[in-house]
This record gives sequence, structure tokens and C-alpha cells, in this order.
Amino acid sequence: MAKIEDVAKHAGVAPSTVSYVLSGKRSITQETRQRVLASIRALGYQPHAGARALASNRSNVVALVVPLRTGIHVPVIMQFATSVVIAAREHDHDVLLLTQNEGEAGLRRVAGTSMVDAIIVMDVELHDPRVPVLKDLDRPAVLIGFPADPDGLTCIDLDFTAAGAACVDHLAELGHRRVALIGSPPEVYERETGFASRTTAGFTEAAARHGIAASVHACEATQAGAQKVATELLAEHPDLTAVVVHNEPVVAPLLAAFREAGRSVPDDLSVVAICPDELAEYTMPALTSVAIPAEEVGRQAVGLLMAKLNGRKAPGATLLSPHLTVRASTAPPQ
Amino acid sequence: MAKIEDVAKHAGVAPSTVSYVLSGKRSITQETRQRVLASIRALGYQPHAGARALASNRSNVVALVVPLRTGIHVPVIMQFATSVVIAAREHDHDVLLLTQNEGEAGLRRVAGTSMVDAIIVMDVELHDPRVPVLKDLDRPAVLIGFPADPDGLTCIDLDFTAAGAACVDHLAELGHRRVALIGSPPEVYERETGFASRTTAGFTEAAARHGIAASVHACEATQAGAQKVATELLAEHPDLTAVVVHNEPVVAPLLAAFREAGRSVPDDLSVVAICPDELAEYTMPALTSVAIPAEEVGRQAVGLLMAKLNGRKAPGATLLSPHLTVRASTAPPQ
DNA sequence: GTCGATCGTCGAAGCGATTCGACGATCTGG
DNA sequence: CCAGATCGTCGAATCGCTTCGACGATCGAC
Repeated sequence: MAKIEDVAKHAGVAPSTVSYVLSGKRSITQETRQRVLASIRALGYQPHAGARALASNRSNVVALVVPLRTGIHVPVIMQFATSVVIAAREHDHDVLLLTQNEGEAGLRRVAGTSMVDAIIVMDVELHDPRVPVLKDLDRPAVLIGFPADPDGLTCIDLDFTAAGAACVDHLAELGHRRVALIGSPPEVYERETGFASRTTAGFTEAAARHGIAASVHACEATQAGAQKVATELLAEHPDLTAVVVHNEPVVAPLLAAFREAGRSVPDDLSVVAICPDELAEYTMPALTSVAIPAEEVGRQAVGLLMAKLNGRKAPGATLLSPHLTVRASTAPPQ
Repeated sequence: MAKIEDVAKHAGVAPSTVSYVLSGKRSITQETRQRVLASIRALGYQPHAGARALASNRSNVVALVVPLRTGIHVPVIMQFATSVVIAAREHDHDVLLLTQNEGEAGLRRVAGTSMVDAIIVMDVELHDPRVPVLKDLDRPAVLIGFPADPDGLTCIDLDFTAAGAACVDHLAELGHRRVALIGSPPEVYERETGFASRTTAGFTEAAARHGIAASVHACEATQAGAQKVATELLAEHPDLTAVVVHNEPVVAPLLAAFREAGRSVPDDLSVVAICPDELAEYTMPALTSVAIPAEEVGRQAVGLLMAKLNGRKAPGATLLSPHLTVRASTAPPQ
């Protein structure tokens, strides 16, 4: 493996000059720069990451903590993760993957050993034990999701409050007078994961604003859970003409359950989902939905992190506006 | 941040002694070991990863390359990934996440900069361009999946040939005389991803062995694709009494399609799936299935890697035996 | 009782980069 | 035409750890 000294000799310059060519931190004549670059190519030189990290006090690696738990839609997590990796690479950084189960100790470890320069945490809860740790670590961090007290932190997420409201607005506009929200499994609410409660809040508030009847229902992420909720819902509220679903895995089972109950979508029942576009387009009928912009969130999270790493100020809270796409699953009530 | 020298002073020993306490590479008296460990705790010492990597020529990081492409079931990938992370941590290693899209250059980069000690590659194709790169990199590697020529490589995967055969064996035993395999989307076959063709081979061979009629059908991973295949299949082969499904996303849509076509499972049609247990248990009726042991594969992949890193010899090929669980979706033909 | 091993610890030499101050050479402005 | 900036490059120090050889002390064997 070629070292910087080899390159320097090959190009007839000092090692420091090679370093400056690479980092651009001092000006170098066009001519020597070319000569150095040629030597780098000729020798296939690649700087040693550890040496670099030691000398510069920068590892060019960011940690990404992914959730392992139940009740969260896995493909969305994967979308986040890959978009974070891709965005990080565009900023010349790599991504170290951590799982929830190492918990706070994991954060302490990767920061304490200078393994990573910064941290991205997904699936933040309202009272997340990692938040205080993050605050007292000196490393920049970005949270995907909002804790109860986001002071001094940089957080980003879809504006679920607005998303919940947007669904109701759309349905109200169509003329619906009673709507129901079918949400996450109970454990998600018990954990006080922010996104679930925020959707509920936006949904409820908008319904009140429009003066229409509304109810909220947790739903297990299984086919049986979907069936149960669908049945109960239709029995309890015969006048129900529209539902909002915010729970990816049960979207399809719910549609099936409604169909079996003799309610056709959208003629007898309008359905709006909060889910990734792929899922909404994949079902039959295609669903009117508010997209979960996983890729956008991942990309922006990295952007915020880089801003902080480079000493720029980053906004404390970033809420992405929801975008509702009308597809085939909503219509005026009959 | 405390350094090893601080710990050494605090404990009244030489820095090297601290290092040996941590690494266990030389014997240390019980007493000084305790003293050193106490100082480490007192100062909250955490070794600098970069310095360590530089001096020891070991980063204690493994790279994991995850696929980004279509036609592969995302939750399974995520299961692999998390089990790799967890297993790696048990061996005191971390995981650097790479995506397919950096391709071979990414492998060269992380190996060349000594960022990682070893590499795990998922979703290997029969003629994977990364294989030659892996061979010429000096770093140990483990492939999840098998290329056409696995010589000199360490590969691990579920034995899909045996899995395909196991499904047929089970159906033949029940008395079925015509079976169909509903497989991956066409693009997966075109890529020559090993697992798809191996399942097909095992399926076909077993059917021949039992002397029963068999056909194989690619299937787009959409609801429409499922519907189409189901309809065509039933029209083409009126005597069909059993199907094997090896394509997670369409499992539920297929079941729905069969039901709509008036075929009830398992009375009119037996269904065996090759999919994660969670999915098989989640549907109604619960599916007889061969599990995709993602977690086991991830864990063993890490084990193999560690063996190689520690100079032990690792087997070239590891094929995990399939395990078929009988649930409610298979029965003798009527 | 002595000699060679073994044990526990130390000191110093790297590992391979970055970065700071220094230093000629070239510009610039008055 | 000269003082002071600026530019391009160099050399040396430094980052924090591991590891090798050395060395006194303890041990076991004869």
C-alpha cells in the first residue's frame, strides 16, 4: 500500500504538499498539482483512514441509529437508511450502522472513541433516553422525529400534524361528515412515538375545524388486527364514509376487509393513507395518500449534519410539508 | 478526552501496560490489572479508534454492502443487516454500511483506505462484477448468495435448491399431481440472481423425481402482477391443485386473487411459501412455508468472517438446510 | 546453589497522515 | 526601487495507540 511519502518522492515534493493537494487547504501551482495527482494515480495511492482521523481529528464517518422495534414499517426505515448513505457519500462521508439495541452506550462508544464525527438517530420518542446523551455528547446530531423537548437539538420529520389535517381537509372538501383514523399499534402510542400522536392531533383538530365527526383507532399490524378494527368500526359507526389509514402493513388487509364487508372503495367508503407512494400506487384501487418522503428526510438530515460539522448554524426544527396526492380511493359520499 | 498516557499516569504504570491490560496480549498481574481498570473507569477512558487502527493495522470495522434494487424483499434485507450488526458487535466489530450504487469502487475505497478489515456482500449474482474485485482485494470477504464460480470465496445462503425441493416433497406426499412455482419478477431471473434459479432447479428436479407435472412462472411484485399470474395459471392448468410461492410481496395478493377466483385455500388449492416466518404466520390462513433464516445467515456470515480475520480456515460454501413448517395452507387434493 | 526459563513491566520506535511556522520568491503600491 | 504582502513549498512536530525488544525478578530443575 502506497503511503503519502511514496507519492511525495514520486512527484518530487514534500509529503505536506501532497496533503495540501488533496485537501485544498493551501494554494498549489497548477503544475505541481498535476504532477502530484499523476503520481497518486500512478501509485494507486489511497490515504489511510485511521492515520487521517488521528491527525485531523475527523473520521468522516457519521453514525446512523436504526430502530429494531415492532410497529414501524421496515421498508420506510430502509429507505431512510439508503438515502442517508447516498447523501453522506456525496459529502465524502461514510455511514456506520448502529442498532437501537446498543442503546445509549452505543452512542457513547462511537462518539467517545472518535469513530464518528456526527450522529443521526431515527425513530425518536417523545421521552427518548438517548436525547440527554446526545445533548451531552459534543458531537453534532440530527434526530429524525421529535422528542418532547427538542431544545438545543436539530430535528427533522414530515409534519405529521399537517399530514393528518390534510387528509381530513381533503375528505371534508369531498363532503364527508364522519371520518375515522386507523393508526399504529397500541405499543407505538404507549412509547409515545411522536409521529403517531402528531398525526392524531392534526386529524382531530381538522375534524373539529370542519365540524365533522371523528374517531381514532389503534390497530395491530396484522391481518387479524385489520379485520377486527374494520369490523368494529363499521358496526360502531354505520354512518362512516371515510377512513384515514396511518399504518402501512394493514393498508392492504384493511382494503380486503372492507371489500368483504361489502363496502366498495371509493363508492361506499373513501380511504386516504399516510404511506410511501409506492405502497399507495401498488394497491387496487390506487390510494389517495400523503407520502412519507423518506428519501427527502434522509437527504436533508445529512445536509443539516454537514452544516453543523462545518460550523454553520442549522435550524432547530425542520418540518416537511405534507403533499397529498389524489388517486382512486376517494370520492364524495353517496 | 483522556488518553492512554493519562490512564498510565493515574495507575502508575507505563502506557504499554495499559494497552496490554486492554488487549490481553501479555500477562499482567491481577493486581496491576485491577488498578489499571480502575483508572480507566475513573477517567472514562476510551481508546481513539483512529490511533488504534493506525498502530494495529486493524479497524475493527466490517463493511456490509446492501442491495438497493427492485425485486428483492426489503424486510428480509433489513433482517440480514440488523443481525449482521448485532453479531459483529458481539465480536467487538462495527459495521460500515455501503449501498450497491457505489459498486466496485466502493469496495476498493473502503478496503484501500483501511477503513474496514473485511467485507460482507449481500445479494450476489451469478456473474457479479464485484466478485473479481473481492478476490483481488486482500481483505477477507463473505458473500451472502452464490456466484457462478465461488472458488476461493466464502459463501453462505439458504440452500434454495433444497428449499424448492422440500416444498414439492411436501406437496407430493399430500398427493398433489400438478404443482406450479410462482417466483420472482423477470428482472431477477435476467440478473441471474442465484437464489431464484436454484429454487427453480430444486423445484423442477423434485417434481420430476416424484413424477408430477410442474410449471414455473415469473411474477411482478405488484398486486396487478399477482392477479395476472393467478388468472393465467388457473386458466392454463385447470388440474392445478398446489402452488409454491417464492416472492414475498405477492403472497397476500395471490391469496386474495385465488379467493376471488373461487379457489379456497387449502381445500381447493394448497399453497406453500418460501418466505420469512413472520409473513407466513401473518396471513390467513397461516401458510405452510420454508423459512428464510435471515438472522441465522447474518450471524453465521459474521462468524465466518471472524474466523478468517483470526487466521482460521473457513469453509468455502455454507448451505443452510431449509426447514419446512406445516401450517394451515396445505392439504391433500380433493 | 546455580543456570536458564518464564513472568511482568517498561521504554521507545513506529503506524501514516495533517498542520503550523518558516522561508525564499514573486508581487504590489507608493 | 524598495518595503511589505502574498504565494508556493518545505520540514518538523504531532495525533494516540500498539508492539517489540530489553530487563530485573521470580521460578523450577538439576
